[in-house]
Amino acid sequence: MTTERLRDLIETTQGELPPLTVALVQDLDLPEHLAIADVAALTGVTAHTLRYYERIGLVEVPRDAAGRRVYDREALGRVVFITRLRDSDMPIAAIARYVELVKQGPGTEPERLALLEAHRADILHRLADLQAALAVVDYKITTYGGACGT
Amino acid sequence: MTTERLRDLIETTQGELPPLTVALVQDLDLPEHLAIADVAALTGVTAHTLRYYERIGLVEVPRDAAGRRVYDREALGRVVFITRLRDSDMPIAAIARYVELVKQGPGTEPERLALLEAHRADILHRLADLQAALAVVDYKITTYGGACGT
DNA sequence: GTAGGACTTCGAGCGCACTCGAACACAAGG
DNA sequence: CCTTGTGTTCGAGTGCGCTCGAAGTCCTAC
Repeated sequence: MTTERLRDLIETTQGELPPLTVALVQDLDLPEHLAIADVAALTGVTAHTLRYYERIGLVEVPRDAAGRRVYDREALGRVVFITRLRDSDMPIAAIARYVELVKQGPGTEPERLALLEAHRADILHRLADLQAALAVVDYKITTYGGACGT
Repeated sequence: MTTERLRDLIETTQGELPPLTVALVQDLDLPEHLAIADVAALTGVTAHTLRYYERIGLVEVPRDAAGRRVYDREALGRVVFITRLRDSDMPIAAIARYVELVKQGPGTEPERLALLEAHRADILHRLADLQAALAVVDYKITTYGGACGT
């Protein structure tokens, strides 16, 4: 049963799962076939949300004879990729667009690149916002409980 | 009319308004009394949203004889403070809690500080997420249009 | 053979943060 | 005086990203 091997894997790498990277997924000697619960445990994305992602076309997941989802390496990689983008607030619609372009195959690279670069700009903007907010919060913390309108 | 002076001010500082800081608001020789449209123009927050913020208790705004909102320096500073926190994704509920504590006056400093430090931790977490996403996006951009599951 | 648990689909519901529209009030300029 | 513009309140609507529950299927262990 794949779940057991996974449990072990999660135990041994305990606490270290959040920084699960796309590359890591490739290297890690994970079982080739994962049940939805395993993917949920690995990625921190709920099974409900994983089904939702599939429903809206972000990822295609093969099934076994009984119709159950079987996540292979590719599907898992895709899920991790999606969560990284979501962590940076990339809208679902943009991710869907990107995935759509990949599905269309070659020739769509320019638009993919444009999408990524637009998102890269967004990320840089968000980083600046966060730095600014951090400065404000730090200032408040050092002046300790001052009025909030200053 | 205050709006005219403001228009000038916005014109002269054109393009430079987004980085409007809390401190800047103090220094800038802004009119002491601003109409809601002026605050909207200065902060980039819509009048609708400004009214919403007041409705839910994030900011108190004095009125003129006719019942119109008159933003003084304090109210403006508060709005800017709020937008900084919102830019860093601090939930409205947390901001409301903080504002509530300030309104309650002295003795609430410890909880205010705790709130700020919790939010500071959130910001650092978000920064890390963004850096991770940036790495993924940059990798994709350099490898230019590769599959999205890798 | 039967109880339990993990899975399936489907559609509806939720929480957040706005966002909007309707209907009305008032102030200043021509 | 009348129009135009800017404001007011109120309550309802929107969009996003999940999140949940119901009802059913299927494998596994006892």
